Amino acid sequence: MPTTTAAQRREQARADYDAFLRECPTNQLLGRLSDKWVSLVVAALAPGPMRYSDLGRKIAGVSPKMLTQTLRTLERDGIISRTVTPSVPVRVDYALTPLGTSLAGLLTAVKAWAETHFDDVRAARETYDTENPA
Amino acid sequence: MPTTTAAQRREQARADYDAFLRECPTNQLLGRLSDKWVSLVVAALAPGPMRYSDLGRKIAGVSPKMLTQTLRTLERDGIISRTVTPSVPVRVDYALTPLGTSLAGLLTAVKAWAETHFDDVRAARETYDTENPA
DNA sequence: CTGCATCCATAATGATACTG
DNA sequence: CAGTATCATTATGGATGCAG
Repeated sequence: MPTTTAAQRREQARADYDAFLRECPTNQLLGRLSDKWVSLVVAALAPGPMRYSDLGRKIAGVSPKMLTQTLRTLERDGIISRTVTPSVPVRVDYALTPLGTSLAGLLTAVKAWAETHFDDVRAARETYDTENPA
Repeated sequence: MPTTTAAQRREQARADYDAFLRECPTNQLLGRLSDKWVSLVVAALAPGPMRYSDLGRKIAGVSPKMLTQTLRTLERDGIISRTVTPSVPVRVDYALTPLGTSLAGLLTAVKAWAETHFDDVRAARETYDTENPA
């Protein structure tokens, strides 16, 4: 007879993956996903694969450094794939993996929310600032 | 006769709200939402209102400073409401607004994704690190 | 209890120039 | 084209002490 009941093991498993807990790795993963560039890159790749320079153009304002850094971590996390075509000049394509595709829907939804509800937020800010003068 | 055509105005309106564009305010809003504490606070409030100290306990690892800062920003943006009960000691409850509720579903989905797919990500990292030694 | 103000160390980010 | 290297700047976040 086990020293832990099934209920206890289930409780433990949930605790292990509760992102509210600080030490939990999923907390860190959530931190990764909570990145503006991550959202934009994943959203940009959602319609289909893209080249490095195309991403740089589509995501206006991203520096080469941040773009590379974001792409590297996403690749390492198995969310995107990187394909090098050794032509001249060299060509590199990035695409969502199946794992990345499962995430893309969620992040594009957040991005779409920001675009849709921006007016509401702006109105709320004006009201707040009026009621709470500096 | 207007100096801009309807098509031009439509194009302009879309450009104004395309979060891929850097100067676009929605880009900044997306940056706001792409915050670990924002995700956790909104997710924590999704089931129902909570007091300040309860939030601090539920979201392990958050300092009073960051908690207050996050709550203020969310309040200003119309995503949560703040209710003060002038008892002794004072009691402050935070709750999602309708706007916040519409966002909560999306952010909790991302949080749930992190918890669900963490094992996949971890496996991907091990593979990547094996194939790309330092 | 619920915060706000301040200081401070560190990490993240951005601009820029350069290379295979 | 697809990055890398460097440097300056900013943002983040924790610790602490105090106040309504």
